[in-house]
Amino acid sequence: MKLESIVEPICPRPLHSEVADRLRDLIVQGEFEPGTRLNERLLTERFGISRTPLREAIKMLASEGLVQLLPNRGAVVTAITRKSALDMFQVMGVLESLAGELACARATDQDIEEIANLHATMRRHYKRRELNEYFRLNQEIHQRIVDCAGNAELADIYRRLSVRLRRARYMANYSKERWDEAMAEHEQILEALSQRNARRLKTLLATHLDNKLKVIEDWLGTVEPAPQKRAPARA
Amino acid sequence: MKLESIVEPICPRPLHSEVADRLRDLIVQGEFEPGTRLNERLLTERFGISRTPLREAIKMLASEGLVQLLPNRGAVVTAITRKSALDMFQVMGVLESLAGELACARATDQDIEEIANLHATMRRHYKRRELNEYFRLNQEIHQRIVDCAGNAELADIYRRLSVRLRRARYMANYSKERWDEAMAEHEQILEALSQRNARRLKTLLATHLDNKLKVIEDWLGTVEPAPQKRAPARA
DNA sequence: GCCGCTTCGATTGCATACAACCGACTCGAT
DNA sequence: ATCGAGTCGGTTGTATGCAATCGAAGCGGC
Repeated sequence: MKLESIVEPICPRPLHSEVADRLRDLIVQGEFEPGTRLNERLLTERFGISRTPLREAIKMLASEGLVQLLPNRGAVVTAITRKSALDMFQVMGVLESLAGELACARATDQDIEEIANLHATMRRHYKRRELNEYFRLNQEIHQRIVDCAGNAELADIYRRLSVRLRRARYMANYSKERWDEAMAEHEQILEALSQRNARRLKTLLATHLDNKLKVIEDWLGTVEPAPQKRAPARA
Repeated sequence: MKLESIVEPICPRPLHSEVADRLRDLIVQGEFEPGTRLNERLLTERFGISRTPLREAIKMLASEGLVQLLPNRGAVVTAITRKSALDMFQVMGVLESLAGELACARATDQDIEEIANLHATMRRHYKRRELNEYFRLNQEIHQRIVDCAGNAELADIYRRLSVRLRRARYMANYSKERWDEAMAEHEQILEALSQRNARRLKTLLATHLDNKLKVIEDWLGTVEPAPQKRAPARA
């Protein structure tokens, strides 16, 4: 009997960890909009757990910056402002730049091959206009590039920042033109990485990021200036 | 009656937040060495609280990367390896570089004046050889430079990374020569900021950081190669 | 009619109780 | 003597109960 056939984790993960993941997804995917209050009773019923692990999970999300803790009044999903998005992109920029540099120097051929495979899969989804799968692989590729920079701290910080940034990207609408453009950029990024051309990779990553930012800015431009209608905020 | 005279927080902070701070201090200052297991019973007795807020605090520290959660076996203080220190410094480098750039562009004259004051105080402590106070102000100055870059996300990420790095710096011994050198570097850093000379500031910050790294590397060099004696790890 | 105080329901913060799990030890069989 | 199953103390994971707090609605005084 192959050991690999035992796929389901024998040891069930702790509830607080599981719940944190699910809550994180709900927030990142925009199901819980910014400003939404996390009502503990509702959430315990939703997840079928008690308040203890839920509260532990909320504390973790607070440390990740996804929710804000208001003493005696629970937690609310943090807002995404134009300023905060700009700030995050700016940090993202230097992180990706460093990652690109290191990745060119340290990535193994196998690393690059795996990224190329992900890229190929992403291209298929792109051609089929499967936006969600495309997004997921897009994200995965970026993370993999950072991972193979061989700097675990960088990878970790990048991951956390990505999560928060992804919230904005889930909300912003991708135009067809932008999608085509992004795909083209990705082709070039992969090429530069394959050639281990650090300077070019850094430039490409910066451009790519800048274009992402533009998309989000457009979205924020249409949404933010008129926040008169505060979200009713139901959990 | 001046409102500012009400100094003590009217609303007592939640226990989990208070405990998180105290635990963080204990870890950063090296009282809990890497590998130390956090025994919940002992800690609840020590702090005089129940396990609920303690566990919430531990989850927060885990999200900050100060402790590692082992399912069903609690939390242990994360190790500091040569590699992880190097990695953190590398990230620190690009963050400070960005911060320096932005700070030169955005800092108000008042910001700079306040930093200059902190610097003057630090110099006094330096002259009196008051290492702890010097360290505290040193840290504060760096954080203030980053803060006045006007990028809240950057400031936050920088702060978290600083906390983890400070652990290493608490352990490494400062030689008198290095201290003199560091103080001189700080004089130059302040000067560059005052002149809003971004390029120079970035260079100086990079050099300063690099020298810090060297100190830690020396310490790690003496400690790490022979980790045969695993810490007994009492909480 | 408007403002402030009081009361009440709902919610969070904390403490405690119970269950599941881990690791070490004992003890017996080979 | 060594290995393995079984047991037990201690620890962590989860659920629940109680106290403190908040916000809003109700109420009386001006």
